[in-house]
Amino acid sequence: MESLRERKKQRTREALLRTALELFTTEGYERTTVDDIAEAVDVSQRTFFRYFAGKEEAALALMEVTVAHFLQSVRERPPHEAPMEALRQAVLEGWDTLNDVIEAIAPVELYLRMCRVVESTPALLAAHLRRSAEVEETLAAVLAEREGVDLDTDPRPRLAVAVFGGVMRLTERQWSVGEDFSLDAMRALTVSYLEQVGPALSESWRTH
Amino acid sequence: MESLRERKKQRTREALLRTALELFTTEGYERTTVDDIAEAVDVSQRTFFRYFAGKEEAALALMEVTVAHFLQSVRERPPHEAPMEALRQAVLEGWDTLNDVIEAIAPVELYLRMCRVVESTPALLAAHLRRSAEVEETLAAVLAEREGVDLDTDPRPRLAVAVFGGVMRLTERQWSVGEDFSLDAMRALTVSYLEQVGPALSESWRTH
DNA sequence: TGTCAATTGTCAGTGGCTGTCACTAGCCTC
DNA sequence: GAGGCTAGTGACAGCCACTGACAATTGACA
Repeated sequence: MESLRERKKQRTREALLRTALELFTTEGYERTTVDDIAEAVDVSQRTFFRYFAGKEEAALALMEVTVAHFLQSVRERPPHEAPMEALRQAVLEGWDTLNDVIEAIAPVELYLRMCRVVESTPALLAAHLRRSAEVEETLAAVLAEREGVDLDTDPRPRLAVAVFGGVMRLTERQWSVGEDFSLDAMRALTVSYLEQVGPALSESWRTH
Repeated sequence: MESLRERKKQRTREALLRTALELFTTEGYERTTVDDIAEAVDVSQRTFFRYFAGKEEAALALMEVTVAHFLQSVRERPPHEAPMEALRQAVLEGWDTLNDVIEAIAPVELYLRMCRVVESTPALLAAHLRRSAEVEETLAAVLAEREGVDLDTDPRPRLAVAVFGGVMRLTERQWSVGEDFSLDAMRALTVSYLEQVGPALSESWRTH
């Protein structure tokens, strides 16, 4: 059983996050000041920074949840799957179960809108890409362990993850600029792109 | 022939850039304030911001030159080369001729040191990755044109570039954390990684 | 030389973020 | 249930990146 203190803290954090996301998606990230958020929640600006390391962290909080969810999916993949297949299955399975995970925090619709904001806000996109790079490193370690190879001497884990990450980021981006913001559309794009990686690297694209 | 004004402006910009890079590499990016740079060059802080959109822009100025150099190399590749081969040749050729391009602005050694700073400074790394994403978009357009395919309907250009970009960023990173900071080492890594992409994506890595 | 325009300095202000310190409110013990 | 302890908070001061506005300076050019 949680203490009153814990619950209060939790409520403050949720209020801050929800308000922040709401403002970011309606007013825009840059046009929303931390003071705006704090004022709307009726706490001091200082308190905001006690819950979030910065404005960015609040904006990317939902992405962080999906990342954790995806990483978990990868770790749970049966060890007999080949590396790329495990990653592929993990994302696909991830999209299936993501709905519930997100909904526990905020409406999925808010998540989708926030994705677009991230993609269209330079500062947020930069932070997101940096975070993605960190995730790739983690992922490489997971693959290395799965396959029993040494991360320091064998470049294949990092290579596979770099390729995979590149394709996934392209997927994210294309999805966010498209018109269908459903998770289904995301899954369709994922499958389509992953299937086309091989052909795209082939000798020539010209259909002479 | 350039006017006195032009030359003065050029000199101011060079002084600001050189001083900034020097301070970034010796004192660290975050510990160097814009005021420090401006004071060292003996101009007002405001003037710094008239030459650079921000602290980051100064820090990434050399990277920007190499990016432009690389893009140029790609555009000059003979049209009969397959997409990935053109990219590959462009980087390799790029490393060969990069020395002269950089040296015209700052000592190559400063460039190398700055690369490490970028890789180890979160804010700079984020900005660098964002810029890389932009470059990939440009590159995709170049490839689409070369191959005569439509960027909007054919995902292959962006896919190829995403994969290539992923591998190149991995190369950059591994090079910057390694101990051999020569351009030769960079080229060797490039070749090695590009060669291993195929195998890394293969079914299994286990040498059962 | 005097006028025009580009470049710069100065100043004031905004916004993200941090350190400090006093205060309040939940918690725990006696 | 009174008192002490401590986590959480607000208030304030301050740093730094960055911007707008305006005045001062300096090269360009008639």
